Amino acid sequence: MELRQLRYFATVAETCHFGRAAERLHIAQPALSQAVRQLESELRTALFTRTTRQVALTAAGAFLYEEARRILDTLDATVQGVRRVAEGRRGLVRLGLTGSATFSHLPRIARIVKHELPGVAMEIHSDLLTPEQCERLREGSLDLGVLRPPVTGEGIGLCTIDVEPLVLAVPVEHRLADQPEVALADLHNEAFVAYGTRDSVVNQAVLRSCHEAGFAPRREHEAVGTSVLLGLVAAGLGVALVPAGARSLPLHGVVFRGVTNAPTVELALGWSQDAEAPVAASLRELILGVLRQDTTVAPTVARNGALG
Amino acid sequence: MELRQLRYFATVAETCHFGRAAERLHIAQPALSQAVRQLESELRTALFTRTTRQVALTAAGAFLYEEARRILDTLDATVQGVRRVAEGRRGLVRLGLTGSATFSHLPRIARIVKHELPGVAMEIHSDLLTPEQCERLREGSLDLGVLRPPVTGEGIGLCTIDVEPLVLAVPVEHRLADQPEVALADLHNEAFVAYGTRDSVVNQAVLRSCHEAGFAPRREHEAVGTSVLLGLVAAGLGVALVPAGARSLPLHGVVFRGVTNAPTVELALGWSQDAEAPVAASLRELILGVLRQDTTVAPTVARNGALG
DNA sequence: GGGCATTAATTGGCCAAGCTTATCAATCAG
DNA sequence: CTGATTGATAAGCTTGGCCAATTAATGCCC
Repeated sequence: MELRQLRYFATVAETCHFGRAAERLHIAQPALSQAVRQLESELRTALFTRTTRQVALTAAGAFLYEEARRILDTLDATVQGVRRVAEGRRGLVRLGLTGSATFSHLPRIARIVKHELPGVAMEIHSDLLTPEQCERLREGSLDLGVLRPPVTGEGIGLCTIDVEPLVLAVPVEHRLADQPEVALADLHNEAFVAYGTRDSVVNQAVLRSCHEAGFAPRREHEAVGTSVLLGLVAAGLGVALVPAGARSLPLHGVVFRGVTNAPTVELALGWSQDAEAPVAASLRELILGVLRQDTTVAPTVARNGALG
Repeated sequence: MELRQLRYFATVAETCHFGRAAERLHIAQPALSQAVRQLESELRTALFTRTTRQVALTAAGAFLYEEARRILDTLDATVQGVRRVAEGRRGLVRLGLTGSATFSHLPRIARIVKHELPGVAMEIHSDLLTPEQCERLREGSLDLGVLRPPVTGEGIGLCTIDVEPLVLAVPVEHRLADQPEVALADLHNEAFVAYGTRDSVVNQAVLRSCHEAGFAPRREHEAVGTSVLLGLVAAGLGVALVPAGARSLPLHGVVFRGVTNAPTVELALGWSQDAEAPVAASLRELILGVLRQDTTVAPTVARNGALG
């Protein structure tokens, strides 16, 4: 069976008139009769009862018409869908996110998707550290990643989308909670709640900054994920230096205070340079159109984020 | 776009190998390459990324494959469905029923449909008198009718499926409820609950029988439909002569008693002799195979049911 | 690094499927 | 009974799809 036959049949079924159907199809009537007969012989079933004056669907014909209509409509929709997928206006984007960006940047990205790419679905993988995201971007199990430079190795495109100063998160009852701004040196005796992984770029920035301020932070507790970390701060277990974006997660019992001459950490959008899906490309361009920073990170070169 | 292209594409998508796909399709490889390229050019989209060593689906190709698979599967199912409809093993049968047959014969018919024609749906139109059913069989809004002969006019096929004696329905507290059998003459002083329409064949049989027994029944109440009629009997409003099939509807407060030399009414299956749908024909044959009576009614001849 | 094997694309020619024009047959209206 | 309408049939032509042979590109192996 061919779609040509199905289209012809459907048109005859709609008009119940071979002549007019042929006209509508821009073919001659004998060709139409022939095609329909051929279809009937393939199905070994009469689809129409016809006299020279009257054409009517049989039960089998009526059934086929229903289905044919659905198939033809599905086909049209499919063609549209393929075009949309090819243009990156439809599909699934698997987006990786470093911990704090889940609260500060994901909402913005989601809003972009909803308004600009309504046919696009997102699959969110949050709390992924930079090396994990790179690995998965390369192997193709992620399409885009919101991560903290630097990245190592080749094949990952990168573009800075935010430069965040670190801010101090302290329990609301803490002595520093009343100060408008805090100097790093004031923290040399504080108990720190820190990110629990050596791979954490933020953690490295914190250690370096404290070292430059003349002390080594006293790490009392560790947490995986910004929300857990802030939870421990809220519980009064210590203070923490976190990217300013963490302010997007206001937690009862935690106050944020600026840090004098605060070190900064970068946030970048990363993507696989080979085999980038069209949706990923179009979402990437939209995101960068809104969030791109002047400080552009060269794609394959590993660069550390600015540290103050 | 043609199904040929879709089938070819799907096979390539499944194998990711033009050579093997061509083999599976029993065509030469160049023809396959050509067909796929043609499809791609129609869609203005690459469906595969190909080198001489590697063939892989693009995002658009993956999307198309999903849809193509569904379309092709739907098509196969449709072909099967058309065959089934043509063979009368699938479809909708609109079945008309005279009042009492709804309880006595519909269950049997429904069981036949369920076991022998699982793909067939029924649309039940009950409580239709013979003239209505004939009218609707002719105009095509019914496929089959369980009705009481005679029918008038041509074009209606008819076959007797049951010959029922009339039985007496009396309220449980009625003086006749204790007798094993009742003579018609005993009813000459009784209040009758009767079918409320002149068209009712049962009603006519009742009137004729009473007349032959030497009295005219005293009609006190009228009802449309056997269930309503029996309800009135249960309420003690009178007695009724009903086809024996009504016993299939045991109603609290009503007892049925045999009538001496009971008049009988026929029940027949009727169908339109022109433009009978395949489902209707196959169900008709099944029904008649089980229920056909020796007393066959000639199709176009109006005959009265046996009256005892 | 060079030769070999593999595989998809290209080319050219052939054949069949499908379309058109012309004609026929059947049905219905007046 | 005659003419108009309409679907089926017949015959010729054209396009498109298929095959065989060849080419080009890629990856593997020694």
